[in-house]
Amino acid sequence: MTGSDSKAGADRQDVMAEIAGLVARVSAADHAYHSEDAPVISDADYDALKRRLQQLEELHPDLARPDSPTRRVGAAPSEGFGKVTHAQRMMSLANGFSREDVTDFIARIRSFLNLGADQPLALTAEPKIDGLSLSLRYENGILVQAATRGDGVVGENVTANAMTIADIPQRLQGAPEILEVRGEVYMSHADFAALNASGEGKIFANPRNAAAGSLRQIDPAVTARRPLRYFAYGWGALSEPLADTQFDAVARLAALGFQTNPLMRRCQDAEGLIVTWTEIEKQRASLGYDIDGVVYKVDDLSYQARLGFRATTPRWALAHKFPAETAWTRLERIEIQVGRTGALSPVARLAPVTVGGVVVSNATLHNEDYIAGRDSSGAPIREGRDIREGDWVQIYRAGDVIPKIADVDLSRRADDAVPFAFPTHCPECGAEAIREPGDSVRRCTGGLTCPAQAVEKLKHFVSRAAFDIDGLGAKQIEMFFADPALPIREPAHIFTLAARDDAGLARLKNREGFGERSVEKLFAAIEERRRIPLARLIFALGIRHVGEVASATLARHYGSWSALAGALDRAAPAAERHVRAEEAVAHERAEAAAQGRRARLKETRDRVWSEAPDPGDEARAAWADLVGIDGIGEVLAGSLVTAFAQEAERAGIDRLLEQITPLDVEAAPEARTEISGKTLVFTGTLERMTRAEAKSRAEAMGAKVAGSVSARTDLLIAGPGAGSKASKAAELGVTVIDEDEWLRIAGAG
DNA sequence: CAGCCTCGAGTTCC
DNA sequence: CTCGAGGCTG
Repeated sequence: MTGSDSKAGADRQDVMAEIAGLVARVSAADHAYHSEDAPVISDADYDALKRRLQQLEELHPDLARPDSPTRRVGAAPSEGFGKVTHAQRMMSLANGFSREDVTDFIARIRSFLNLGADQPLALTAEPKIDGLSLSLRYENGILVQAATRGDGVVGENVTANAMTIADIPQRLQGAPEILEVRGEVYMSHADFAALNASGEGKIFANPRNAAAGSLRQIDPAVTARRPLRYFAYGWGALSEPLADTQFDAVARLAALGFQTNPLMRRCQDAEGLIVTWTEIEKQRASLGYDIDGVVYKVDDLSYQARLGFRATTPRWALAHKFPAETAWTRLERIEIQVGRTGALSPVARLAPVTVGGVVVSNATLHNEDYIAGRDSSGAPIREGRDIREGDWVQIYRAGDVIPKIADVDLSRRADDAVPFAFPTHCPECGAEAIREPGDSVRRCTGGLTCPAQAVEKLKHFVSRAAFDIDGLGAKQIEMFFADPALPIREPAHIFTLAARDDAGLARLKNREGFGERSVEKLFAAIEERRRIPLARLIFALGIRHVGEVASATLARHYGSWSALAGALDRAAPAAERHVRAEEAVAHERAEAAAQGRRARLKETRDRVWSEAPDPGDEARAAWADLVGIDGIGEVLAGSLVTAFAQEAERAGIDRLLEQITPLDVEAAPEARTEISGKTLVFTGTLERMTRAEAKSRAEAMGAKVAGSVSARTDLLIAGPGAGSKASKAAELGVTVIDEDEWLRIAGAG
């Protein structure tokens, strides 16, 4: 035995020992993670161990052990890019399409800021580049991270790729310590044509897709060869302000070395914006890159700060879009889809046609009124022209995404074309499809016995904001739903799947698209979700009107599943009376409209109310507590309580609850500002701030703003001219402050 | 009771 | 992304 052989032998010993150790540690971590114990090591440590194990096994395949956890859970990597939580949310923009939208925008801002007619309001206008937004984070002048927008909160880390783009500086001179630059990655028309002609990679439909595809390359070397460009137009987190105005801040970005759009202008009013919009539109074809509108922003940054944000958009900006591109094609036929709530939605199947660089073959038709050429109030749309199978129709992509039908060419309509007969029965289950008075959609009455509704509800159950089970998406749900041997027909079945597949994976793993590893992975993902946050569970149930936000509100209010279910059960008798009254009112309203007389709503409600049996004090209290929650109204509450009281629905929920453990909501975090968690009321005239602004400010600081003073009010802000509210506050001993004091509090936040 | 704003539901294509 | 409906304010 030579020296080198013995050394190799010793190395093999070491590798074997290391592999054995890694297998043991990873297996233990897997077990702790998937059973109900707390994980024993961090995700990062786990990944490192597993990667090391994989590496060794690849280098020494003969030493790989049959019981290695890498065999069970699959090779896993290449999940794409890492996730990045934006230091400051990347918002989208409100859209405008008409001159009126622009004047409304200006008027809304003026009234929010309480500006007099003589006070100027400057705005910037710049082309809206049709690319993808990218946030660049610089720390002490060094580019440290580039992230895509994603959902606005969490994006993808594409730093290595961004570093290959020539327009993106990697070092900045004289920049703030922390600087997040926001801008758009795009590809010019010329570069796009050359890229497609070169035959490198696939053929892209349009420059935007080409830019997106190029930026999201796993290998930065590929991105480097793609001719990507970047315009900077804004910023996120900052350690110090860039300037006092939008215009100067963008100029500062240019001075730091960024490309900024040369067509940016400063305007003084709506008229100026529209003139700029018209000029930019004229140049659209000759710019050499795609734009889809003009973005307006309030110039004064202190105004921007006062205006703040709505749910997903800043109040101080508007994207004024150019008219959408359109194309004519033939409508082959109209099909009906059944949604999770039973809604029958008509979809147009089209002869494929290119609109705005994308081939479109389907378009939404909304509902039966839309096909007939009416909106929900009965007013004509498309001048009342209906849509028939075989018609020639004009397609556009609303907001550049959703294909819709703008118009119908009657001159090309076949003589034997007949108006579309909207089905009165569900095409999936045959149950009657009813349109409730006042409703615009027709709904299948089959409930959970309708396979389409059942499968759509299941898809909702596993969706992102609900149970979010890895490896169990819409496709898999369809497959399992139809499976005769191992079916998933209701949520509880998901959690009994592994137990039912007792032939040792025999049935599942041999199926197309399912290997042993993916089955193991799926079962592990399901196990992981047996413990589920209460809000997700409520949302997952798919009760009408109960979406993500309402679910979170309910979870916060009740804290635990037992508290919620108990309250809903107690409220049931009271809810019944409300639901019945609301039904009668909707019916009366529709009938009155049809007969052209005034609806007697109050009378109708009172009549049903007095005829219904008294639900009792306990039920009344539970109901009052439910509808007293901020954001929970009677319709939502009625839908919720009714769902829980329905036998079949409740039985399904109970079967699910045998399989899972809802996690209680933890107590809210410590208050951060002196008014967080408090209820405020404004009264009288505020002189330096409008009501809307004060409200938005208070809410941003964690307070709730109510309309009237009650025992639950913590603070009354009274301006001059305060009347009954101030006296009531005095009566109740509520603290009253004036506007100066309010400004101090608001300023402090 | 009208007029905001936000949420929920449904939809398409990459 | 859009539409319609729900919820809340003035």
